[in-house]
Amino acid sequence: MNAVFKALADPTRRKVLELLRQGPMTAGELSDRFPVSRPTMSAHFTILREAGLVATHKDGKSVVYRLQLSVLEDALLSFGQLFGIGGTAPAPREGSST
Amino acid sequence: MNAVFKALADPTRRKVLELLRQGPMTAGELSDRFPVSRPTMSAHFTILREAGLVATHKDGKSVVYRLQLSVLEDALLSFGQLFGIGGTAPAPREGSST
DNA sequence: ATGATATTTAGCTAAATGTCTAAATGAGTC
DNA sequence: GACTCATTTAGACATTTAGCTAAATATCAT
Repeated sequence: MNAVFKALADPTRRKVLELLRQGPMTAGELSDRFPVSRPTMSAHFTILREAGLVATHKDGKSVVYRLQLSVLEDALLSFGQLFGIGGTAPAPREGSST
Repeated sequence: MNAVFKALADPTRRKVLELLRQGPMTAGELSDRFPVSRPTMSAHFTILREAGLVATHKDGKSVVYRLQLSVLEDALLSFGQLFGIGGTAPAPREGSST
């Protein structure tokens, strides 16, 4: 949980998550959307990955990043619930098991 | 919004907000719950106040901190809504606003 | 005015963070 | 194998952060 909030503290990383919401993207595609170097973006990706907010797989030469929505959801909802925020109607989100 | 997420990145500060959920407390009462010095706590309070997450008033010798639930709520819900998380049921909230 | 209590400000250190360039690694292609 | 493209690692640097102690400020009581 701490790692998630640490990861969310940086605007670049929050933006990465937003972009990924529309579907998986390669490291390069993501990097092209930001005014910082690729190594810098790579460091941000590492932090997001270690927080569990994104997952990766290789596709040929590229590394594809994909949003782990359930992790973001868990963190936001469970923290919010400590304050009675939003917890009443848990969204029946995209295909998880159950 | 960035200030709110920055403020939430530290576990001490998140815990302060949780304690404040049960009602207003003085700086000293809050500090007594944490294993760090009062000046350090004071710095955390400043960050929370600048993010708008807490408000203060003086009461005699003491400074009373109170949670600004609506600010936390706005940040969490509006960020969550970018991802379709939880946002469908808008806060049916209790008392204190503004 | 003095003294006691509560909190913040000042000044410092050590560690973490975000950024860069240059070099290394991995994966296809010729 | 050698080349090229995509990404990450290494190393350096500046800034920010969280923590401390000591001192300043503010309020109340005597």
